[in-house]
Amino acid sequence: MVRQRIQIKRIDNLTARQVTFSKRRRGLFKKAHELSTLCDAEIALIVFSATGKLFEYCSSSMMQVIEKHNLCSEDIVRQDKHPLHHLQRENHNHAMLTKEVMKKTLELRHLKGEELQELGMEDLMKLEKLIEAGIRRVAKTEGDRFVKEIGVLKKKEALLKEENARLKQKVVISSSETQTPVLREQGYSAVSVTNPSNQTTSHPQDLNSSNSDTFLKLGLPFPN
Amino acid sequence: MVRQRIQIKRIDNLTARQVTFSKRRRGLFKKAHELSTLCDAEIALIVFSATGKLFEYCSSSMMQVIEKHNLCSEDIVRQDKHPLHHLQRENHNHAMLTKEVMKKTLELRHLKGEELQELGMEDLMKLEKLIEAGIRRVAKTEGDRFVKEIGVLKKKEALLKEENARLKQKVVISSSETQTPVLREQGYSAVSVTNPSNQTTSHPQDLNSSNSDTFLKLGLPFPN
DNA sequence: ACCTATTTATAAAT
DNA sequence: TATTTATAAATAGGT
Repeated sequence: MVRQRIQIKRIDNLTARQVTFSKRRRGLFKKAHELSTLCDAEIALIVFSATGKLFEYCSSSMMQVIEKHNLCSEDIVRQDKHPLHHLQRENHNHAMLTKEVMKKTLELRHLKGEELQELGMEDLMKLEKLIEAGIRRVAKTEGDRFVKEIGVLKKKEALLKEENARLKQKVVISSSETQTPVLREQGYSAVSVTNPSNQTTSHPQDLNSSNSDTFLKLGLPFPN
Repeated sequence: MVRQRIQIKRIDNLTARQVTFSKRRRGLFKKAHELSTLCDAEIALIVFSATGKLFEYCSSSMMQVIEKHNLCSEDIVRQDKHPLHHLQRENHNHAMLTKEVMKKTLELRHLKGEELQELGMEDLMKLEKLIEAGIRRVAKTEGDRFVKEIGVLKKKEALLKEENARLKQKVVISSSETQTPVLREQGYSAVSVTNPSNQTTSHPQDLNSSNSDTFLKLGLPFPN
């Protein structure tokens, strides 16, 4: 449709197919949304990529629309009338589920480094890349969370230091006013008022013990 | 979008709205079909007009796609509450399988570094260790296979060299024995006797093509 | 339903 | 994946 008209048939080149899938999927979802908005239509759109990944759009609730569809659809009625079809469908469903479980089980084992003997070199290398991408994301998530945690802690530190400074000043003033050392100091209550959020809320000792450990692992193997 | 750009908001004029609905609905279905064809995707599209009329498109079987969607959809919980769906999946076995699929799906996503926000630090770190163990095993398997491959190649090389040397000697001897060029040379049968294991047993051309390929990807020096 | 000026979508390259 | 660009396709408004 551009630069060169294309035929509507399966794109052979994997990369081109994936790129086109991305672009056209977005386009399709946009158009679905526009139609629903412009014309007050209720739309459900379910897309499974060739690799089995689910993408969905719904103008309202997917469940609601599917229910409504089931009600309106005629071949469901027929099936309900014919117990044989119903049975067949159940069977098919069951088979699908079983297959799904087996597939996912094997994939999990592969990701965990098991049952590798059945894979060829190509598959092994793909798997390695997949796992690497996974661990990179996990590490990034961990890192992000630490950065956030550190930010919070620093902010708290700043607040406490400020508070401290103020208190010291108070102490100086009060000790210059009177020789009696500060004992039942009102300043303390001021602290808990100005800093109501308890700094131990997020169990800093847990975080600390795990922090050093994780930081060691984080930056080194996989740069962003 | 033509003659004059329009805003994406409900069209007030009834006639215009119906006309637009017709046109855009056709366009949407066409695009859905094109996407499914071009990219090998499985697509279900359900459209209810404002007046409640059903239009649907599906690249395969609507039921099948909806079932598959139910499997992948995360809020199965809500669906279980609904009587219609409940009817469809009353089987215990079914429920168990479904749960299994969901569990494994989530675990897979975690291993691939998705849906991490729902995990605590503890979980993240466990996950990281799990993935690391996985990649270590994968890398080891790859390595072992290379070592083995290299061993095989070296052995072959040695055999061939030996063979070569023997042949050269033969050529020298036979040419010193007689001026007539070797034609019905018994030496050849001697060769096959000394080297009964045929060197083409394991299809060397296959091995070679896959080897160089893999060596390139690993960034290792070329074999030989 | 058809026409067509114009906007959108998008294939290919980067 | 994102951006760019030349071009094909979709479509708003009119008839």
